[in-house]
Amino acid sequence: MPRAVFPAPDHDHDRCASTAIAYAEAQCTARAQRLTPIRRQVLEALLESHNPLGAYEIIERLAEKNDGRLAPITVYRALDFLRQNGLVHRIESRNAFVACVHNHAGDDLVVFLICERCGAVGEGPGAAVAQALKASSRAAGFSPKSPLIEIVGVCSHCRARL
Amino acid sequence: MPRAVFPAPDHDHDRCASTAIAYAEAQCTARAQRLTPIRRQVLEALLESHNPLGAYEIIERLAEKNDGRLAPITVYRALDFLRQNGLVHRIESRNAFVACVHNHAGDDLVVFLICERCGAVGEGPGAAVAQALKASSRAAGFSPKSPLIEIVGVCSHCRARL
DNA sequence: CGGTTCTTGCTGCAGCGCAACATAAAAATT
DNA sequence: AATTTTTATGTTGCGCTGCAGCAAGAACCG
Repeated sequence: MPRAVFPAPDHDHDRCASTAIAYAEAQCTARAQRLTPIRRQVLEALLESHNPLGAYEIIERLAEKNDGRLAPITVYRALDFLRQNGLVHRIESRNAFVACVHNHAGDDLVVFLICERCGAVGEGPGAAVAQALKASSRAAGFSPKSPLIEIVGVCSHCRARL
Repeated sequence: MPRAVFPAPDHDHDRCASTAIAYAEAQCTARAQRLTPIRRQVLEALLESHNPLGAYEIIERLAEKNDGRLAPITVYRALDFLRQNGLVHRIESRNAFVACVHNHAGDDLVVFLICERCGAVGEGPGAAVAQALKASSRAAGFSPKSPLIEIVGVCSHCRARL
């Protein structure tokens, strides 16, 4: 059974996070990339919730745990690394970042579902949408490369709570 | 015949722009909104091309024509107005704005096609995509509101020029 | 060990975006 | 016409976003 797009409020988030960390370690090892302490901490900060964080929020969170405060560029570099390795996504409409919990395979098109109530971001399946998009853009003579889809709405749990 | 999603490099752009301005005037009149000189100038600046401009680029362009330089907030307010009235779109992945040339109706879903070579932005039809998106997000228990779709690729004219 | 590559630290800066308040201009009301 | 109300613009100021350029340190490899 696929993981729910929006984990329930009472889900076992520790497991969520540790799975993602384990995946990150495996992925980096396989690619001969280094998951350094800083990169790991940035990923962990994002994994504390399913909500996206701005770069400066990440700095803030890490400053609470460590003593020193990281320079913005340091965090951006870690984020670049994590994104290149498919461990973190950027939410363009928010200028924020969210840990990838891999509800999708490889380089599939991902649809980001952003809940306007709780702020959580889910990764929806995009295969069908990708088909329609390709057809539509090809009809305009356009050669698509990297589609970006973000939808604001209300997630299942918040709707149930109305 | 529908206007091409990507106007040819040699198209009659003056006509493009004047049509859009005329539409803006009509739209504002119909809605009892005021297309003030500043708002009009911002729209005109965006209408000089089909490429998106950042807020500070708009300030720059207007400063070349007028004498004084507008404060950022002034431009942002004009942009807010234009967006609310469907005359301008924001390209989230670029933090930039583009004039709407109305290849779409009312509040239809618009797919933004961004050419990575010439930078032009076309507005593709999104009806089919919207269908797939709704189905996909509903399957995740998500109630979608405002989808945002931006695709980077190569437009028809740039591809022909390769 | 020495050289190469990768990572992090440091300084600095330009663009983005808007809050809060003050003023001016237009519209509505009496 | 004068007053009130609404709308638009000006002014000041500031925090966030994102990265360039260079220096120093750490890890890897022959």
